[in-house]
Amino acid sequence: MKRTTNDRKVIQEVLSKAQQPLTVREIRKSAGQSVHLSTVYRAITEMSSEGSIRRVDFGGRVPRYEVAGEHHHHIVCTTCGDIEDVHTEPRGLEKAALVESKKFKSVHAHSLEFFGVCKKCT
Amino acid sequence: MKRTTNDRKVIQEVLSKAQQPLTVREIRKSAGQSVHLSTVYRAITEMSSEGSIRRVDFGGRVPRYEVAGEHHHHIVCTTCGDIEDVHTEPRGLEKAALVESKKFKSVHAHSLEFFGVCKKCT
DNA sequence: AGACTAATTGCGAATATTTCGCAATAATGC
DNA sequence: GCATTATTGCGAAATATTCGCAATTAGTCT
Repeated sequence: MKRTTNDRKVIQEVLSKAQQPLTVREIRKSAGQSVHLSTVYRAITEMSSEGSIRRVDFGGRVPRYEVAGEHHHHIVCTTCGDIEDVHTEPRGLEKAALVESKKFKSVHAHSLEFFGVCKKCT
Repeated sequence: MKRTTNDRKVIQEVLSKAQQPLTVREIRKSAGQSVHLSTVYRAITEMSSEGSIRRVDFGGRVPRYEVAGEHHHHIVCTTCGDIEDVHTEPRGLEKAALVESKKFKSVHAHSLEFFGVCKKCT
């Protein structure tokens, strides 16, 4: 059965306290060197498939992860990389896509990310 | 000055004829072994920065590229990976995000991808 | 056409990211 | 405490991407 190990607690804690989605390397760094990189990879793989965390892609070379709380999106500063959550949710978004589609019979998820310049980056 | 080489013509052609965004490996495969992988990487890097092609992320491990024609989104089948373009465009999307944001002063782009099940995958 | 210049390519090595196998460790049930 | 077995550490693949440099070649000028 699934076990509550110290490493996983630490990793979950790191993700919970994070102000924005983290890369595997960042998670490992925050968790401390005592947590092996492989352990982080295995942990996020499990947590992802069990749904407790979500993977986010911003077009960077590496994916980021965040605790899967309320559904939301992000705005990423293309200058400094800072990230802010946004909850803007166009009504009927997925339905509209499905109506237009000719090849799909269902749409069950979507990802929406914005790119802009934050106030700190003049 | 920028040169029109054979390799680049081939790569552009491959992307133009593609029915869906391709990975670097797929581009290379279609272009033929005579085109070195480094050349593909360099070509897509240039084309991306000059804006003739766009990078697309579907949550897979590798990014995909498509010719940067009319702005649009995609629906990806989570079962077979098939991809269809969709042009659904919620009105005032970026503006809405900016209004809600506290940290950003401008939003100049967004990515929107849908995930579902296509009709072929019962 | 021939020569020249600089952009581009091929190649191999260097990085970086992620996955895997396996022995050692440790969490849970009794 | 003991047994069972999930989990971890570790190093070795596998995969993806970048880089330096010498060789090639497109574009320009004569």
